[in-house]
Amino acid sequence: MPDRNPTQPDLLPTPAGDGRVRVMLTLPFAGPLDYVLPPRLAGSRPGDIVTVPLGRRTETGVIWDATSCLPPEFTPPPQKDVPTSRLKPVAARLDLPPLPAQLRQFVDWVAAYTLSPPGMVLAMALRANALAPLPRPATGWITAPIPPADLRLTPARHKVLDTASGGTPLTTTELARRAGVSAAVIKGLAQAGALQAVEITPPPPFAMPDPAHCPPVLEGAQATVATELRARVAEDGFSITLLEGVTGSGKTEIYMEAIAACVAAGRQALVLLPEIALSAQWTGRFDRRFGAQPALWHSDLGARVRRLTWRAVADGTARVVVGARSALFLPFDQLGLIIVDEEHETAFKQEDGVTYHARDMAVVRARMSRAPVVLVSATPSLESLANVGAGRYRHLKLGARHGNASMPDVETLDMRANPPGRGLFLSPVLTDAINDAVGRGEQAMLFLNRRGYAPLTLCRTCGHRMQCPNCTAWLVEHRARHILTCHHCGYDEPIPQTCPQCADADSLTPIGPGVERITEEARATFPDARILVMASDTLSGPAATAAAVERIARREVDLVIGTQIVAKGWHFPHLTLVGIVDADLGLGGGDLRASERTVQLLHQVAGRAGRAEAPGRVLLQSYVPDHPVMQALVSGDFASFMQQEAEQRRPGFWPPYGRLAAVIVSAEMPDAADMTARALGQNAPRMDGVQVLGPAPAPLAILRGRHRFRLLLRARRNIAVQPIMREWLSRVKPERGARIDVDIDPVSFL
DNA sequence: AGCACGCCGACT
DNA sequence: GTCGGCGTGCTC
Repeated sequence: MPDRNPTQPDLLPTPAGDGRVRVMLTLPFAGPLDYVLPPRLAGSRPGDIVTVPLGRRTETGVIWDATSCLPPEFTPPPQKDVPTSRLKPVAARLDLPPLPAQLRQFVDWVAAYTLSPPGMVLAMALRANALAPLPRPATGWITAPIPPADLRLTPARHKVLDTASGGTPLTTTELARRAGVSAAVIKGLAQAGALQAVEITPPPPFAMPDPAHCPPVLEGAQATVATELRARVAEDGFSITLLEGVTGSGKTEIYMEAIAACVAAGRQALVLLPEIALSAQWTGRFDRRFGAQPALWHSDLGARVRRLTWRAVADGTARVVVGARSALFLPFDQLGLIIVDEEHETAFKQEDGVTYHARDMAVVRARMSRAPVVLVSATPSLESLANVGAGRYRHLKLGARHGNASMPDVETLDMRANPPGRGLFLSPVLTDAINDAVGRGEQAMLFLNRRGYAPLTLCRTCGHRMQCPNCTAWLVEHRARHILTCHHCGYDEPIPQTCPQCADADSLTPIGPGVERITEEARATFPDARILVMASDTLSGPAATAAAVERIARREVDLVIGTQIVAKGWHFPHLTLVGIVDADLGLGGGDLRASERTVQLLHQVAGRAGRAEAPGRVLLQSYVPDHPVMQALVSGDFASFMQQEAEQRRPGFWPPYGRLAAVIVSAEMPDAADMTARALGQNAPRMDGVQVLGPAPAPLAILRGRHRFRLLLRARRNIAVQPIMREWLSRVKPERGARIDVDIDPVSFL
């Protein structure tokens, strides 16, 4: 047997004496391809980033480990060997830091767990033109120390020399802009010797955090929890902790103490946030605590920052990285702590490409790095609570809100007893409450998790519903943009004047509310209120979102109307009233986690109210006020609610007491999808503790023009689903044009 | 993922 | 008679 010691794969010698190496390419192959190392590249080791010939092109890849460290049931079947004589040589080694062994192991693990080609997982680690050489530093201009004696001074030249005399070098464009002249003037001055070229090395977008910069004063439970977390970091080994604390209990401040301990110990910390929109407020808090900006990582970073950050993570100069789920694949070499904030958020589940759950993979990454991981939430997922119950996770709890602030008072508003006016969606009880709050100079918020004006457009004459031509979904009216659009595929069309089916004029009627329609109603009901809408399509990015939050904090707004973007951890000090327009919205659809998710989302929204001294009030508009979800929100007793949820899932071995793998079959031709799905059904594994449900048409039966069927494999928790899935899928050949996608641990059942 | 090879329709 | 459609299969 080859050496399988996973702790020091970097120290393994280059495999075999024949110079064979395995190279993982960022392509959807089953595994690495074999190459030979030419003598001039002798000494190349696993992790080195190389280019290799493939067919008639050149591809970039990573020298992979000779042996896998994965448990046997995860290891994909071995590939047939290509004889050494037929191998092509590695073309070149790139001048980049090698991919750490921990990251290679992590890539292998994620690929095996998600049943994805490892090269596609590697692609996430190399994504980012992170590999392109760093751009040359820009050239800037300063005034020459000895100005030429014979310089002809024109007014334009004078302005340029004045502007450039500041000491900090400016680029040609910047200097021309500030001096109000064209670039030609600068070129002339440079030629005359009056300006001197210097290299501008832009400062890195992050700095060394100082753990002693501004430590908070912590008392009671906060101090105890911080001490616990610091102890986990000091252990210098793998551990999992669930940090549960109500909104406003100071979770962020407290886990920043763990980050401080990690940085002080000379190791790197990674903080995962479900959404980058949150990062602006987060980095502000970080800056106040550590006197420095953390490194940011998310999908719309600029190319330069991206390259700088990737390298800084690899060489250890980036000590703290805050990012979206893709930050898990950064080349950390001294990872000492991972924080997953808002761990219950489904945004951590990546649904396209490689489908993985960043919260779960963070736990795996931490184990491989022998580092502690801390999962943080006010409303932990049932999975995490079950892991606490089973003794797999430690549990730290923060009960009270920080300072004098108390938890908001949550009430249901029975819409059957207090119906809104005809064509309206806000109950008089709610509008009165808003008037009162705004009248007192406080802020109110309306929450509705639905963008646009109306989710359905119906013909009053013939009953025709406006549908997406590519998806089994209604078109959502966006009145401001004068369109009907599909939220699944992006299709849009102008709002028709006549019904496309019966040609009746002016018969199309919007049914149901979206935030736009609620805004219209609010403008009519509260004509004097200053209203701000927060939805992903009204806020163009993190900067716009931060600006909106800032306006709210400065009391430039009386009424905030928003979709789930307002549910994030924003701090709104003057907000005292939250109205949930449709508390029942998330409960339909027969989704396994519908209740859990609704409680988490609505609690999060409710947590926006009453954070400062003024007490908060939350009104839940509901037609089912006795529903356990509403009762849990009113009582605030989530532990009991989650306990009940757990008991419902336990007998059927539903997660977290069992494992799920979804199989989605899709094809443009309905028959191809149907036949492939049926073949999968006929070949379904038959064994103890494993059950296959389906095939059935997917709830989204057509998506982007593809017909879809679903199957669901459910297994007891002690059964690894990957080998079963691998075997199952290998026995079914998809029909022409059909595709089979696998989603391990699905969260969405569409 | 590319990029070739390969086997059937409308053109110079 | 060829140019070219994209279906299938391979890349160490």
